[in-house]
Amino acid sequence: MPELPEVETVVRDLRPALAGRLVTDVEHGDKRLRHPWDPSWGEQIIGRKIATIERRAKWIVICFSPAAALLVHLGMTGQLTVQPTECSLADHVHLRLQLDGGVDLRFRDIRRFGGAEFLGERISWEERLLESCLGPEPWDLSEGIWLQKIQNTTRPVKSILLDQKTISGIGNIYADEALHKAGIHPQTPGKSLDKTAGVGLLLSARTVLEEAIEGRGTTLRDYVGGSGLKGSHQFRLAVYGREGEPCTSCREKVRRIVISGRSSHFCPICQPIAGRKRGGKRVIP
DNA sequence: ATGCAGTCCTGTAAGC
DNA sequence: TGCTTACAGGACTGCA
Repeated sequence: MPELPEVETVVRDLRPALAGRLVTDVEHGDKRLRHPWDPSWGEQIIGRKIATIERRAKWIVICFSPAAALLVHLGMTGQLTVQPTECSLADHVHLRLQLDGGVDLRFRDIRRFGGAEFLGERISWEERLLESCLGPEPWDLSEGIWLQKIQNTTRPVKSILLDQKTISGIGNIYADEALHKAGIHPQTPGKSLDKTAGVGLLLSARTVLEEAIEGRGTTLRDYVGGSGLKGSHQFRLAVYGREGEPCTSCREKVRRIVISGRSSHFCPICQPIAGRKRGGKRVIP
């Protein structure tokens, strides 16, 4: 399930493979994705060159010349890869951009939670994402504004981390990992976090995402980078998907509960319920 | 205004 | 063996 680190890996892989290439043909399947595909978009994309590939939170932005952009969201199972044009199409490929040089950019998405939206000259991709109220990424969110946001609500802190309007780029895996690193129970109400805990959580989120980017993201099932390679960060997860296994810090069994319909993994020793603070985590080599 | 539950979707795995 | 059921969750909608 691609979150910010996985999307960043895809974008880093795609850049050298796509920059400067001319789009010679566009094909779209008939299955409905997150955004319905306007039949006129293909014709509008053909003849443009790919200028740059950007990333904003979990969105991939393919910027064309002359100016226009294709916004892509990978959803749960989306894959955006570059392949030789002659390669046979896999199942669930919904969008195919044929490029000069004999390569394709293909969007494949089994569960179809992802999708692509073409933006012409009318609106820039920055404006489009601003319009959808996408919040800042953890590095661009000031400690002051973050504290103000979390201390103003009783929502469980896990839900706040997943709220893309408040802080963007974090999904279920890295929310659990950030809370574990910060030693905060996922059900803690936002307003119960003091300044130290709140700032600690923001810093933990940044660190967890940075480490995952270094590991080319987390591959649990479907995720692959832009070159088709899997990530490696799944081997470094402390709590996510490890229910019943020992905590990497204290060996207590990792628990799983459901918060706003999402699995939440945590260590009951390292992440006590709000109010009770511990010292540093016990680290067992 | 806020926060929660329901919805979409399909492959996988567990249970009978 | 073959069927049914539960589960995974990002982002959106609708309701309380």
